[in-house]
Amino acid sequence: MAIKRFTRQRRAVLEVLRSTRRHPDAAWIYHEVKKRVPSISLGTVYRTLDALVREGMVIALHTGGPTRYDAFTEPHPHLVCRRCGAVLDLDLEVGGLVEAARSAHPELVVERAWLAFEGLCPDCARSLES
Amino acid sequence: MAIKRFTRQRRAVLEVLRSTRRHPDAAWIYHEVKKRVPSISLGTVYRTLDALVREGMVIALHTGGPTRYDAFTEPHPHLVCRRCGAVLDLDLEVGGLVEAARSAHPELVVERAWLAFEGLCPDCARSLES
DNA sequence: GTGAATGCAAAAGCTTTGCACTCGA
DNA sequence: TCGAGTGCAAAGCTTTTGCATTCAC
Repeated sequence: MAIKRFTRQRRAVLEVLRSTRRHPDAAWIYHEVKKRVPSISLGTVYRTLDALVREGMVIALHTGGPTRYDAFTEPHPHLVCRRCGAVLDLDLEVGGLVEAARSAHPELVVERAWLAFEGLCPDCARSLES
Repeated sequence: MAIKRFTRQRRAVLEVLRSTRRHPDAAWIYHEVKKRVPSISLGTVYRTLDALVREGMVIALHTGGPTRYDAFTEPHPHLVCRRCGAVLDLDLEVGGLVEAARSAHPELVVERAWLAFEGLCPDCARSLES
């Protein structure tokens, strides 16, 4: 269903998500939102995230562990650290991917591209260097 | 740990995975492998897939649902159908992504690129066309 | 023979869901 | 008012794990 009411809970989830660039999962969001709306339940956090994703106000990232959420919806690549699991935004222009896929595969409907890199974040790169 | 013994179970998992291009999940692989090795358990399938991924003989795809596996390990883009969940290989050359990410972010260790598209597979595109 | 790998089953996440209650429009 | 949204708790699903047993080397 589409969002009909902007409740305290939903506003708080969206604000928490917009206030961070760490691509948190539902548990972290729950923990943060509870500071502002102590009565909120984890189920509501999940239902809210679901609704926000369906509305296109938030994107969901599937990296292997729990689903992570991002209120920054412009397509942009990520780096997933294979050591600590951190997700970082990359400053990298990669246009034309959807168009390229469309012309290579006219039989498909291509709507969106997801580009992620696997590697090490600066902290883990530092602590692993020999 | 590295793989030390190539048991019937592991051989069967690898062969099943190499025989299909459907990017199956652990449950499907279990079901197929059980036809050849009826005693196999789901836990062994998971442990085997884990080991094969660590060995680099198989890749794991995180698409939102259960993890899917692919014995075709050359980097190649996928299309994930948002309607039926199918995962298709795309015939699309996308080189230089890792290099581009490295030069944009020298502070990171970039090891691998994952490119996926979201959209509709041919069947779903057909059945949804107006 | 020996310990890596297995089978079984229990447990551990993460996420969804049913239901009665609440409250925003 | 009144039904969309919530809180709670139970359930669902995928995946992991402990332990005794088996079997590949």
